[in-house]
Amino acid sequence: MNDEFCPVHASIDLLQEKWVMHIIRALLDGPKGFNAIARDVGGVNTSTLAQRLERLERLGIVDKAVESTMPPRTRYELTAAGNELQTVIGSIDAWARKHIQQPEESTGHDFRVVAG
Amino acid sequence: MNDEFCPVHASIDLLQEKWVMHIIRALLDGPKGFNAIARDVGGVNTSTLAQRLERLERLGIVDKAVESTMPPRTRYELTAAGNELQTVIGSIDAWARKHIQQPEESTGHDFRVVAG
DNA sequence: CAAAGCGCTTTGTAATGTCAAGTAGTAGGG
DNA sequence: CCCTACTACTTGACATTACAAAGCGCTTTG
Repeated sequence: MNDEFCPVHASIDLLQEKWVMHIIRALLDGPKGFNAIARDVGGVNTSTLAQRLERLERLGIVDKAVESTMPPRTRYELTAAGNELQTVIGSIDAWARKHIQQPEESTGHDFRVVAG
Repeated sequence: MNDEFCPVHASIDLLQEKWVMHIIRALLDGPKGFNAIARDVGGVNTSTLAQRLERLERLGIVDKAVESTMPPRTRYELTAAGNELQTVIGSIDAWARKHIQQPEESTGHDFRVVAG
């Protein structure tokens, strides 16, 4: 058995969780409220989003600040460590702009990868 | 509705699918057979892996080459576009080495994020 | 000649995510 | 004053997904 701890494997496990990279991308352009994140991410359920945000907060990637209890106004923002994930999203961004195209006809996919 | 096509959003959707980044990482150090990928990824189910590889092949990220039908010998390797995902895995690697630590005591997490 | 390896596919089940609705409180329009 | 919309979520039912286990044809190794 190989139970060596691999930080790269662990962080891939973290980032490949559904919605996580979308959430981080949304927060990269500044602090946002719960519903603002939901809108930017697009298609995420509130219960799933709440769970992901809680997990990211406990891991020290996002910071949650409750500004006023009533009208509930919460601000989520990236921590220093979270902000450095910019490089990850940045390279995905670069790859995407080079290789991803929208198909004109229905190919069974939402997009296609081109040579570059 | 906002049905504008966003390549970044689309590629995050692709990469956040469970196992996809692990598979790409495994293939970054050279062509591999089905079971070799399964071993490197660790914990993936064969049916799930087969489905992911088929999807990645149709998208043009991996290349599947059947070398002999009987003894089944298949070689999976990254295409040019797939190989450029090296930058994505690379930045995850850099972030991970800086921020991810294994916790000594049980914290309820498999790892923790540190300031850097 | 049996065991172990190859590359998968099939079959049920367990975990996960999604949907819709509901909660508590404020603000604005009719 | 009431109705709607906004804030941030929680709850419970349901659908999708990924899981383990088994199996298949076939070769190489012991």
